Formats: sequence, C-alpha cells, structure tokens
Amino acid sequence: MSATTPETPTKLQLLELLAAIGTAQWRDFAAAAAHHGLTSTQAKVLAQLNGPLPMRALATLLVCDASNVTGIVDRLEGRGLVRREADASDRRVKNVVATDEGRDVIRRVREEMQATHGALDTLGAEDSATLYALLARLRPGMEKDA
Amino acid sequence: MSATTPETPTKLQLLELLAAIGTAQWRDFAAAAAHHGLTSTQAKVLAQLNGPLPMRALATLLVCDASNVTGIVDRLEGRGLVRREADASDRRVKNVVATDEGRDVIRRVREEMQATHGALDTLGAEDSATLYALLARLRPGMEKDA
DNA sequence: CCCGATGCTTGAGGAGGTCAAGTAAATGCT
DNA sequence: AGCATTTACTTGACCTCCTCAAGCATCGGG
Repeated sequence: MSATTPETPTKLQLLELLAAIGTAQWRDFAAAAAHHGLTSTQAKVLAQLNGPLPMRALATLLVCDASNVTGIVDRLEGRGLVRREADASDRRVKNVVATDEGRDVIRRVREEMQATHGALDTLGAEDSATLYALLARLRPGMEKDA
Repeated sequence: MSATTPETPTKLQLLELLAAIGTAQWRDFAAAAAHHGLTSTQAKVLAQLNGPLPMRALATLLVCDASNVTGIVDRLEGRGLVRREADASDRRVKNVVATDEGRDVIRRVREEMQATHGALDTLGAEDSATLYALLARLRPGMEKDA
C-alpha cells in the first residue's frame, strides 16, 4: 500500500457510484435524443442499426418482446428515420435499416452528449486507458444473466 | 508508452463501454426488483427513501414531473411498502416514508444484484480503489446539466 | 405433404411519462 | 390585515414502452 493509494471503497460504495454514473449518462443520452424529437428507446434502437437487422435480432439485443419492437420501429419509420426491407432469403423476416436521415440524427445525438463528453475529457490518456481496462474486465461478468 | 500500458482507447470506445456497463447494471437491478414484484422505477423510488421525503423532493431527484410521482407512490402505498405522512410545518406537503416491509424489500433487491456483485468481486482491493477514484472524478462532470 | 417451429403483427391492458387545470395552503407586498 | 402570487399535490387526457395471448405467413424436417 503506497502512500498515494486511496482508501479501499466498500462494495456498496462502488455499486452506488457505478449506478450514479450510469444514471447520469442515461439522462445525458435521453436529453440529446429529446433534442431531436426522439425518446431514448427510439434513439437506442437507431444506435444499433449499423447494418440491416431483422426485427427479431433487435428484440434480442434490447432484451424485450418482439411485439414491442414492432411499435418502436413503426414510429421510427413514420418519421422516415428507418425503413423495413424484405429479406432476400426468408420472406418472414423484415430487415430494419436506418435511412440517411436516421444515421445523421443518431450521429448528432452521440455528439451532443455534452456532459459525458465533458467528463471524459477531464481524463488524460493514461487514466482513460486504466479506466477502459478496468471496465473491460467488469463487462463480461455484468452481462452474464443470472 | 511502457510495454504494460494498454492502448489508449478512443473516446467513442470508452463511451460505448460505459454505456454497456450502465445498461447491464440497470438490467440486473430491474431483474432483482421484478423478483419482488416491483418495477425498476418503483425500486428506484424506494431506494431514495432513507428518511421521510416530500413528493416534490422525490420528483426533483428523479428529474420528472410531480404528477408522475403521485402515481408511483400510489402503487407503492397500495402494496404497503410506503406511507404518506402529513408534514408538521407545512400542510401542503406530504412526506413519503418507507414502511418496515419497504425497507426490507429494497435491502433484498440490492443484495440480489448478483451479476453486479459477481463482477465487482473479480476486482481486487487495489483495482477497486483505482476504479472508485476514477469514477469519482468523472461523476461531477456527468451530473452537471447541459 | 403436412406439422411444428419461427418471424412478425395485432389487441388488450398496465406502468411510466408529460402537460394543463384545479385545489389548498403558505408567502409576500402594500 | 388583505389580496395576489407562488408552491405542493392531485386529477384527467394522452402518448410511449412493455408484456402476454392470439393470429397469420413462411420455413424446414419427417
């Protein structure tokens, strides 16, 4: 234990801090999305659409019922941010693809998460790398389902 | 750049990782809450109630409209997890206080966030302290509103 | 060829969220 | 004191998100 090592936090403190940061980032995201007339759920869906994605895949990613995705995509399609395309090899599936406008909007939403960007900017390269490495170690355990 | 220093991540990578962890933790929390018949929002409210809290204060903490809190507290009160008490010095305000059962339930929810607990357990004391310190530096910037 | 599994939509119903309006109580300004 | 403004909460209308049950179309394996 070197002189510069901070006190070891309790697991509860760490949990609470992690929750606070998660909440803050989510609010930042929701605010940026709202700026473009999107709910946070709609923005989240848009954020997944790097390529065409079947409805089912979307439901799996969001960990929700397929029927829920129908409604969300309906609303996104209504605004012209997304398109349903027939799948070439399976006529049951509909691939969802972001329109040019959709891609543009989600790019701006990401850029406009000012609180998050600002906070991350206070970290130097070395601290960023350390944080990244620690979070990367946490991730697999967190995403495992009970 | 020493041999053991990991590559510096881009801000986008760090942002994405932070979002993933936040999402995973939220899901863990929601699952634990559901185990006790609570929605995640209800559990979140219950988690704030260390002492009596006026409806208005609750709305401010949750960053939502006061009318929304009315409904959430109605449902919690219906299950006997919470009580509305008249305020001694201002007859307009109603203080919300957790019942014994309410306190018990939220304590169990926290304990049952297994994915999160499991992930945090993989970190040693020193790594925990490092992570805690880095997140603590991030927090104020993240909670500042745009 | 038929039968079960898969992909999507629809409809009913609950919870979370906002806004506008209403009531009751506190505060503040002459 | 008295009247106007503000503040705390509730109600009602209306939307989105979410789940479950049911239905339809298509796919794939005996």
